[in-house]
Amino acid sequence: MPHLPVRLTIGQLSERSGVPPTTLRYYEERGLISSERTSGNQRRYHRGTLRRLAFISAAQRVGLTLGRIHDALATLPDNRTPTVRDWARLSEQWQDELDARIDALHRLRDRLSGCVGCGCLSLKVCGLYNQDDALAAKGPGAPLLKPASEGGL
Amino acid sequence: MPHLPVRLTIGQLSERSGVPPTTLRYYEERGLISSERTSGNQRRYHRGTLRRLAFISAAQRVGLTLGRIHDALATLPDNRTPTVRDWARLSEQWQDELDARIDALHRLRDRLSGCVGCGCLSLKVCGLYNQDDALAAKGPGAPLLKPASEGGL
DNA sequence: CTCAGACTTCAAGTTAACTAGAGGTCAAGC
DNA sequence: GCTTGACCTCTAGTTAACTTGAAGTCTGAG
Repeated sequence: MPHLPVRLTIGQLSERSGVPPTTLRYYEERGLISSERTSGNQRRYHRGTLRRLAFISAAQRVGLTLGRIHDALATLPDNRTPTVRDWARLSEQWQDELDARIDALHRLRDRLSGCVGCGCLSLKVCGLYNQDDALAAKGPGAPLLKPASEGGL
Repeated sequence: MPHLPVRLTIGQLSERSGVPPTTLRYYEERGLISSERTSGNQRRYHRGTLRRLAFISAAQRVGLTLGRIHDALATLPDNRTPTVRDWARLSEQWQDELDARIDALHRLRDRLSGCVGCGCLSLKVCGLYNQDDALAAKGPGAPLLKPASEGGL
């Protein structure tokens, strides 16, 4: 009863990860995951790829791009199970970024609740809109708002 | 010295908000902001539009789509300065979403630091990868990973 | 009144992250 | 040893959020 096959087919990996086969191929093209090939040219994956995929999904959920995720994953070994050390290194890299994102969210949320409650949701007072944007990098332009003596509210 | 013009041109709004004119037109097309027209068909904006834009930028920074932002902004009045009440309503709507996002980020961060430290970064133990995804809605597929008795690490 | 610069619309191009389809090959149960 | 479903590559299409460009109009300082 060998229910722990050494290598997974793309279908099995897809099934277990919830990531469509097309996307798995796409990720491979982007260098986010890797595979070996059978003599018949079919992909076979290490079971550790599941963990990589889980990580990718988690990171995407919080808004990081595949590019950034790729950079992070590049520090992990392709061919062996990452050690605690490997993950720790990755962790350090992202600590600031994640912290900044959490901060931005807190600001948005708190302004919307507490700050609204206190009536200060005004551009000239709230730090929310004038924070500089350590990450995100949504558009190329700077999201710098200079209110210049606002009127009402 | 009338340095508080009642209406802003698209250039002025762009200058002050940091959002390119093309994007401002795009936002208007998407219904995120609105404008009045001069007799010569040029756009003129309420100064309150600055606040709307600031809000849009802030929300985008934390990963919300223009669609969701639109829905939220739709609850604000177009033609008058929003009251504290208006913003409070919007706030309530987003509270859960923002909380969930903050949660997801905390999980990702904490797993990468604390959890890595304790050596438990394993799919079968960590909640990180199996959380259900209340928001994000990145892809259509479900990011549901079912580890099924993992091997190493 | 003129004219440079800011504005207008409309159509098309761009990037990220996929997704779909065509046309062909591989693998495994009977 | 054959057939069926899973797999392969490659090209092209999709959506979100913009950006670029062409061709023409408006505004306001002089």
